[in-house]
Amino acid sequence: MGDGAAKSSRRERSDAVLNRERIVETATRVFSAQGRNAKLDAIAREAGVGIGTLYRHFPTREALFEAVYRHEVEHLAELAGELAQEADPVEALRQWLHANVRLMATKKGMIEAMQLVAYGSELKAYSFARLTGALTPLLERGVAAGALRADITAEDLLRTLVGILYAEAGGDSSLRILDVFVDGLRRNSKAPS
Amino acid sequence: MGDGAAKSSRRERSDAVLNRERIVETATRVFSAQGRNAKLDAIAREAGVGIGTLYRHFPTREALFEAVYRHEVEHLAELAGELAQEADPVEALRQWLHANVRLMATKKGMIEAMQLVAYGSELKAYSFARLTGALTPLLERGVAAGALRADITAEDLLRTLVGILYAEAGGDSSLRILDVFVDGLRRNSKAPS
DNA sequence: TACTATAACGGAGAGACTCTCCGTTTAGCA
DNA sequence: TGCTAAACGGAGAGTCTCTCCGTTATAGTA
Repeated sequence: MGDGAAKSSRRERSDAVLNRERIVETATRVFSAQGRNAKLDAIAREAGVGIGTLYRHFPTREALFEAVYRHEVEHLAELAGELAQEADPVEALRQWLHANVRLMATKKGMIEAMQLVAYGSELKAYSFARLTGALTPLLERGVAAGALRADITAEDLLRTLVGILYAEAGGDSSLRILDVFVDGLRRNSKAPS
Repeated sequence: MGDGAAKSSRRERSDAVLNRERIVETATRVFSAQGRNAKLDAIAREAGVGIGTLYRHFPTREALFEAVYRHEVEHLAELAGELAQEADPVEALRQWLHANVRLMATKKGMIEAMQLVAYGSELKAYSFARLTGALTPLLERGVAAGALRADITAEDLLRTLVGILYAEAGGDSSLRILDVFVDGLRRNSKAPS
């Protein structure tokens, strides 16, 4: 799971690190805009590196997808961490969920690329675990504050989110549905079962 | 949505129909085995047609995916129809659900191809409607016979199925989970809520 | 700072795959 | 049986992928 290599003795060269980051960032942008078939040499050019460099870091197109995917997951996990500072815990949760929707909406072309890497891979399990881990504190804070019901786990929430995103795939309706769902999570909502 | 064209006056040529069918069948097999990157000229060769013929019928790789997809959906819908003859309605339902799992398991390589066409397209809505329509009689028969609870719709069932397939993606565990679910659908199961 | 060993860079070019174009063939109709 | 529109096939041009290796830059050392 580690990215930066420490193959033998010498420290990894700084330009290598820089180039890898540049490539991933550029790839994120380009795939979002043009979809999974974006030309790799165009990405290399736009990132200001040679095509050889791109291929050394990411031997296959899929490897590049995967890097981009991890990057996005990391981003969402960090966001969850930041939102834990937010005053209102329910609002924090809502914002995080919305951020997920927005990510999907903004990066339309990326979804098709994502689905491919994610399918059946170890990566899917990893991302799920990573996001679950990031989400749990957010939930627990709400529960501790008495603002959220206690019988919903991060797993449940994440699965629901995926379901909504999958079914809807864009449009504000996802946001509305999520808001309804969040309202349902409030402790003072109608008692279930 | 129509496949066979009736562009102007003359009837569609029989060899055209035959070739189109042959191509879709071959493509189904090849994509299943080799995944979405299978070479199109190999498919043409194996189907016994020229590459030009393949491209006339399916101008893009995606068009071919889509044809294969519709083909599979049709297959499942027909199967539901046949199973409506089955004596035990609950068993019929169970068999249909299992057929879905088996389809996914057998055609591993196809799933990645499918996901691509399905995403956000009119096709997704169409398949959902088609399968819902095919599934509803199966359910209603069970309800009418007093063997199935009445508060689950075909939509609910299909969504659950998709969820299970998505989360698991192969292995017997999907089958086991489905069986549990089907047991839950029986009228004589523990009363809910 | 200067030097050396080594890792990373860049891009030309070979190879693979896609897709079009058009001369040839064939099915439908009278 | 002959005519015509439609379909066929595949050569070849164009595009994209990916490797290979001479060149360049960095980390470590004296």
